[in-house]
Amino acid sequence: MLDKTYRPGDVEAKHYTAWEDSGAFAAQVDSNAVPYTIMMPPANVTGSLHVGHALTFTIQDILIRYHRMKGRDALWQPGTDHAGIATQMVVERGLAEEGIHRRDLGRDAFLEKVWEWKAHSGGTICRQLRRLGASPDWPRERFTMDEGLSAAVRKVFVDLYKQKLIYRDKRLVNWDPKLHTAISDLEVIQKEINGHLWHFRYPIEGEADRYIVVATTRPETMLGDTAVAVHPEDSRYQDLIGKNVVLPLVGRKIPIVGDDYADPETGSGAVKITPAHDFNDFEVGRRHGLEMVNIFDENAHLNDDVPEKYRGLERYAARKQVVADLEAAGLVAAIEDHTHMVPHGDRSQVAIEPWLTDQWYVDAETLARPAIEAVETGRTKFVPERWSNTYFEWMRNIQPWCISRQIWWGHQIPAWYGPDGTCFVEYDEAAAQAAADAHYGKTVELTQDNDVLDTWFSSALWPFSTLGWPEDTKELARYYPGDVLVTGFDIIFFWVARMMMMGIHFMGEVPFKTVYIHGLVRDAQGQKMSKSKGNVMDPLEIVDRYSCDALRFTLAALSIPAGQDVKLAESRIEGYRNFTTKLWNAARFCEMNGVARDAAFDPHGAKEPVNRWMISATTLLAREMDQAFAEYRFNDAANGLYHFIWHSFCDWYLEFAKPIFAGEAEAPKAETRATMGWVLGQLLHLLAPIMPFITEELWSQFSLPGEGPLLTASWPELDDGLIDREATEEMSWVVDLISQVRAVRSEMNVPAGAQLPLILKDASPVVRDRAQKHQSLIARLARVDGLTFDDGKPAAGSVQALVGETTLVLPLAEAIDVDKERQRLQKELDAVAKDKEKLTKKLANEQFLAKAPPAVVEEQRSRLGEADQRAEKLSAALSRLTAA
RNA sequence: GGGCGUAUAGCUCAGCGGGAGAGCGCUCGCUUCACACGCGAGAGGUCGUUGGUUCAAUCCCAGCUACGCCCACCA
Repeated sequence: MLDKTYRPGDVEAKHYTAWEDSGAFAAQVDSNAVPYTIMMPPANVTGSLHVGHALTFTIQDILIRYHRMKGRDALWQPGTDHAGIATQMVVERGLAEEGIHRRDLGRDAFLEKVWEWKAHSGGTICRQLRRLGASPDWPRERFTMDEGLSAAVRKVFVDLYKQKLIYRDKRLVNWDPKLHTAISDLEVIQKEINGHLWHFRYPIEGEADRYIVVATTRPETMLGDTAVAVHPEDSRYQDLIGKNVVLPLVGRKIPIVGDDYADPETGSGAVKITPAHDFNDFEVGRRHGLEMVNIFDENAHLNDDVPEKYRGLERYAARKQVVADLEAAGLVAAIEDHTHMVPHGDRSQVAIEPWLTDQWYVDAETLARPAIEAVETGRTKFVPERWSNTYFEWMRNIQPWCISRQIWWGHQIPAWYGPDGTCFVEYDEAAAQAAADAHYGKTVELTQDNDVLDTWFSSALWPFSTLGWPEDTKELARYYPGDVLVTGFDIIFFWVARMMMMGIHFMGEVPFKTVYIHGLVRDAQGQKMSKSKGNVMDPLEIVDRYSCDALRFTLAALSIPAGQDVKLAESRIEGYRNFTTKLWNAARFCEMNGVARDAAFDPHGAKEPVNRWMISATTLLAREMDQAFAEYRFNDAANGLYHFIWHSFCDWYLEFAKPIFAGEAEAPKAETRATMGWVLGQLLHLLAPIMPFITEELWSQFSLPGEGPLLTASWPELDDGLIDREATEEMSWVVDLISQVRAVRSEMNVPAGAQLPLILKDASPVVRDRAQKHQSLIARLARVDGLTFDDGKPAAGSVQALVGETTLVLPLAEAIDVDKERQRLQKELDAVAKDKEKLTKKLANEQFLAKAPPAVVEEQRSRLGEADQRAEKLSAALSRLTAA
């Protein structure tokens, strides 16, 4: 017996445990089934579940559950990412509370702390994922710093190094002065800052009272200037090119060079050049062989290469001092307010400093070439397609990828240095030692590179490292490449592009055939959710309040194929919670009326139109689901199910069944019960990928012995023989009739309980037959007692309406408001007349007749015919009304 | 500076070269024996703007306006 109300909390826990314990989430490596693979984006170990995760994992779980039911060997590979900087920051913060700095512990002891932290607080997200109903192959869970995955990282590094696709270089990097590490271009975010533009006068050497004016947003960097650039053809400065200026405050003589970089239109046309602290200036410096004066230490404090009074100053303090000193010297020409973009570290949120250091780089340009080609040729497709443009744009302009980080938590770079600095890049220390010994001809002491790799380096290998690469495993052969990667657009560059590069390079094939890009989840007003705005919705709270199924269904219903952002409104979730209740009660209705699934029931053999109609509609719904899932149209799938279950199944079919079950109708109860059981069973299957819990619970009540859980059930494959146009047309007519009667009753304020007689005028034999056959259904649903046929003039006080070619006449017991009735009919007539006019005009247009497809012309003709008929009948009804 | 997206009912959004849709909200009526998280009936839109293509445009194309996002080294 089903409880009166659905209790999602108990049900969710019960079924999830049963599913997981049964091992049914597991991929079947040895089966004959065609594999279906989704690589779960490894969540940060530091993370906890937010609604963005809920969206992406729900979509993946829907796809996995659907394909599992379709008979595919589904592998959903779960895992977590070590999230280098993020995790290190979390642990450092914890240590700071105890007054400890990681330096105090030393590298090994610190890393031990991180592993300890990971053991007890890491991976929260995987536990939370279970509350979402996610069904990945948990025993295959991987971590990017597992032994196996670390081995993959070392092999990739060594191979790329030997192929000269990884190299070490000294160049400007984005230096984070707070975290004391280099970061990649992608980890830099631009922030608009209200600052100033300072115009300084630099004295020309040997020419008293002659100056060149340069402007800067960063006065402190002038201490590192090693040139002033002007455009080579700038007429104002022709005589100055080749001369020197005396750098104020420093006294260094620096050249004035001609370089295209200087834009004559901007400012004075002259620009100061600080090659060690600006990416553009670095290039100018290279072109002119300029000196690089590095003026900062790792904290972005001034170092000893600046005049003594500035040494040790923090960069913004130095800025003030430099400006003050230049002002005192009368060298400030102007100060303007100036808004500009300043690069910041995405983790530390401090302004990054271009800084000259040795770092490791991946030759991304070379790796990108085949990855671009793979998308161009369609071996990997983006859905929606437009995201491939974003991918191309970035990949075609890709810069060397800085992969070394000056932190401790991560994969330490497999490079060892000999006493003279010779670098040995090898798979492990023993190999490096052997190489070094051979190189030096004796045993030497090696020191490993201190740096670790960018977290995304290991994530890039995820599609094959998790399957056992570089070992030649069965999994690798079977599940690579994956079918679809599901993710948000925000990590196309960070992750998708890099998986493409690494996958193609090391596996010889793309890592996934489709990339489905969904939107970001925002609040109901479209605002980004953030703690500071206080508009964050916790998915687990939603699950507690509305049920997991309601959340999943909402996310599916909001996932439109165009991949727009998802605005999550609580009212929507509430509505879909109501939907689960509706389904629950429908199932209770079935149970109360002796509806059961019957293994012997063959839907092809159903006789009653009402049953054949529902079987047909269910078949069409199943087709619709297949199409929706194939095209990643989750909203269509959700809306189709919602509308069918609520409106077709509950509003009409269950209502039609009431008189049948009550014995008022001729239709056999047995066939209707069996059909209803069959339909309910199909619906539970179709709904299961999106709403796994309530469907499993209901299935446990309606499944037959030996059928097993819905989780592993087979997806409905319904043949064309079940589609029944005749029954559909017949029942649609009955539905229309009932709707018309209800509308008239409502508009004429007929008391809800009152029974009315119904007369059909001008009914064809077919219509008469239908009306008689379904009399009891009409009686019950439209509250009609007594159906007669009479083509004569309706009695006074009758109300009329149209259903197809037939006029309904409802004699009302009390005197009707004739004016009101006239208005009602006139309104309808006006609408029809308007329609008629449009169609007539169209059909009178020779161009239309000549050029439009015949089918369209025919359709318009038949519509005009119908409109004519309706207009005629309505006019007749109106004149009868006036006459009476 | 480049690129992308969006503009349809009060709100949130689907849709589509030939008859304007959903959910929520709103109005009216219902203790109808599965469900008030419900049932029934309604009201409500010149589909942002201007032009073009077409027999036909809410839909395709171009411009404009507004909003949002991404990328970018301009002093």
